[in-house]
Amino acid sequence: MKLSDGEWKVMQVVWEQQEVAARDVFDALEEETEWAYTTVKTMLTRLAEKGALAMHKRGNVSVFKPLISRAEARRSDLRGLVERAFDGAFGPMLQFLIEDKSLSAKERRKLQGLLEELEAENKTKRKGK
Amino acid sequence: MKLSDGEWKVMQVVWEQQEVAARDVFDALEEETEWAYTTVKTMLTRLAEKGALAMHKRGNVSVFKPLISRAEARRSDLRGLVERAFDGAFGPMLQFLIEDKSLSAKERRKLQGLLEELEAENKTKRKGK
DNA sequence: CCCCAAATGTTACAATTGTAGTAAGAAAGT
DNA sequence: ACTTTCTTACTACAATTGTAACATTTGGGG
Repeated sequence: MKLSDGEWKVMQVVWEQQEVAARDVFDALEEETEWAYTTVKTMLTRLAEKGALAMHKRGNVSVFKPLISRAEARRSDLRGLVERAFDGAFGPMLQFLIEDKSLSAKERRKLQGLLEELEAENKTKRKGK
Repeated sequence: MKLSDGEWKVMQVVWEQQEVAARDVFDALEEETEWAYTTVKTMLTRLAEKGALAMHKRGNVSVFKPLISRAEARRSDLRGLVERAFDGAFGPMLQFLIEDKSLSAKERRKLQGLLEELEAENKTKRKGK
């Protein structure tokens, strides 16, 4: 499932709220975007056509629910990136992440911390090996 | 600079060879894709219009050279992903990477290895702290 | 019961992307 | 020089995406 930038924005709201009407999404995105209400409506409809959302009527209002999870969407987007930009393997991407100067010190520290946590965790798990 | 899937394929070849004619790209992608020669030509022209490639004539042949580096392209694609799918921060993405079940055992091991390397490296660097 | 604000469904239109055909000019074999 | 083969420049056309207007329906306030 491939989501466009706009679709991601909508989906983020849907995942937050789990069950939304166009109005909810519109409200949630009002700060972030300049979209007209009908624009939101269009995106929702398209997402439903795509199979990313389930749509059903509650009275005359269309209610949408996610059919794909955020994790799935993240996975496939990540896969896409890795495939097109990093020779299809995570290795090169991680290498890049770690080496690249574009990571801020803070981000680098975060990665650092995460890795340390992981280290610790693994040591524990491996204890009785 | 935003590159589409097809554009990435072309750029990968250009980065490999540093200086290419349409024919070179066509040849390089023959296995991977089914593109017609003219399709390659179109992509190259578009990439030049976009400012991703420099084009100049050698005789009647157009020669293309990268104007953006692979690292830059990777960076911005990665940034894009992080922004649309991971709340704009690397942390969540790395977290996801490490936790997600979709990583194969092999990939996980690779990540593991990379992290261990990094650990070692940092210990060395931090020696006299 | 009537009107209005809100929601819907339909339609639109430009930009980007994927994919390529065609015409015309240049190069190269013979 | 003449024909075949490249290469280019130009044009095309469908799908997707961003962005929305418009017409119609309808639930809710009075």
